[in-house]
Amino acid sequence: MRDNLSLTFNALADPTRRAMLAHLSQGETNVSDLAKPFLKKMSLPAISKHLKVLEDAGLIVKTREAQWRPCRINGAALKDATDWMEQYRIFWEESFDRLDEYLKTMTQNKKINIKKKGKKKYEAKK
Amino acid sequence: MRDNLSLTFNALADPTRRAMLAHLSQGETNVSDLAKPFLKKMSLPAISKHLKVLEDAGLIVKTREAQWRPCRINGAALKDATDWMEQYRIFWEESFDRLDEYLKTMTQNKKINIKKKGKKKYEAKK
DNA sequence: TTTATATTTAACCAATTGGTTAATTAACCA
DNA sequence: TGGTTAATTAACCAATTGGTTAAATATAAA
Repeated sequence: MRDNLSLTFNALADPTRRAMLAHLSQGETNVSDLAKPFLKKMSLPAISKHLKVLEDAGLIVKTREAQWRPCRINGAALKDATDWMEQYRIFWEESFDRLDEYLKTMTQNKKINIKKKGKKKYEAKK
Repeated sequence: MRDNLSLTFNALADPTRRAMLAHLSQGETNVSDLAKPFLKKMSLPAISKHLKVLEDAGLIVKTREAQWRPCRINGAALKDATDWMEQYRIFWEESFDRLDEYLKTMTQNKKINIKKKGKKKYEAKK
């Protein structure tokens, strides 16, 4: 799973990491501050690993200030993921009629295609 | 990873599965048709597992037609994921000035907060 | 120099993932 | 019935993930 989009979606596929992003949406914070809500559930090294996943995905940027590591959200990765999803917008918006029309023009109608191509030993009875 | 959002993002975190969704965005198709572009790379059972991940995440719906299993995209799950991302839109849109203003009003300014709360044995020299 | 705080790294482990091949199920046709 | 196509399930395996505890690193304070 090496491509950026996969790294981003994978990073988002964990409630702890999404909660960290939610926390960071309130502004920059350091690691131990981010960790606080989770320390009953998991250790600091576990937190550190989650942050690394977010950082490797480009979802956050970690900087240095004395012994602290302030983190902040990096919007670009989230934008890329959202842009990818936008191409499917028609599947949850618009009317069903329009979706149907869209799918028909997309493929010149698959069923006609199958009938024309032949080599159909089996066909759904229906 | 049991919540819906995690299932959805996890399903999207794989290029094979995203390619399958892209194929399905052209219209309903059965499993072997979906599998065709990947059969040089992996076996049919592998495809079957990927489709199960997509199905469990609610991203696709699989139906029955004779011995075939036509699949189609289910928009709802994608909408939920997109809706979640929308809350971060300000991090990649708008001006930096507006983001800065947003973060300041979000937290009444964290740095002032730290100074007031005290118990600061250590402080970044800066 | 020693001590304290903040964070990461190392080493380890159990569970999950993503693939395999072989067997099985389901539906249809001759 | 027996044969063919479509797809899933079973059993297995190596690599990855997500956690642990203990040790190490970085910076500042006393």
